[in-house]
Amino acid sequence: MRQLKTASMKTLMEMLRLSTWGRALPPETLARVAGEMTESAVPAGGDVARMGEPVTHWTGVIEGVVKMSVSSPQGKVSTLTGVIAGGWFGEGSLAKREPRRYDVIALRDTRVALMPRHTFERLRAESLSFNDFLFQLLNARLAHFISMLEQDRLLGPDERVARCLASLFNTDLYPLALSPHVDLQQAEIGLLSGVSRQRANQALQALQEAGLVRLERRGVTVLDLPALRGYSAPH
DNA sequence: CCATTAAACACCC
DNA sequence: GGGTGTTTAATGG
Repeated sequence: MRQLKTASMKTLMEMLRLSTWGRALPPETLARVAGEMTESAVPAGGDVARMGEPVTHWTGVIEGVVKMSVSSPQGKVSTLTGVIAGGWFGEGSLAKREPRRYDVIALRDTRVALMPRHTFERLRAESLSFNDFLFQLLNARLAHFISMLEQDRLLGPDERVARCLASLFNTDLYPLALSPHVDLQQAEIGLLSGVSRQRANQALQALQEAGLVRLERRGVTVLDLPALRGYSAPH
């Protein structure tokens, strides 16, 4: 993982200004925080973090997509969830001072923002709004995982893909999702939904047929988010 | 049986 | 060439 000095500060700063917690901080506090953070560029397929490593930073995705996965000793890989631009992760392991519980891998060329532990802990000690944000984030993540477990057990592939797409518009997890366009390949949507690429393609076509999304060369545009959230496949 | 998937295929920007 | 759509053979519930 290549470490960059805060040279491309502009985009990192942009991301902080757009983030829910960054907006709530006084400008001088945010400026100090930004000065303590670094940015890292990870090529597609590269590791952002590995399971078992000590957690030294809280991490935000500036650009790109990462997936969190675990693997069995036999080498089987299970994707837990993905994080798109605007999302933050690692606060749990950071707070618990435990090794990273999963692998974090870039699905494409990705840039992440890294907040050192001491900065994270200072914010927690000094800023009520930052703690409020973390509480919201943890709550949203818990709801997200419970929802995914439920979907995995109760829903078919078309519905899982629909819910997965809809979850990308969860503003607690991804405050940057302002446009209805999802910049993910069908293979990536498959990974995050837990279905194969061609099954994801089939599901997306069914959703397009139902008028909920429009398929594009690179990505999907959501036309009816509420309907996507509640989609149930005809059978 | 039926659905899913991995692999391989042909389009097409 | 990479992403998308489709077919085929194998697999498993």
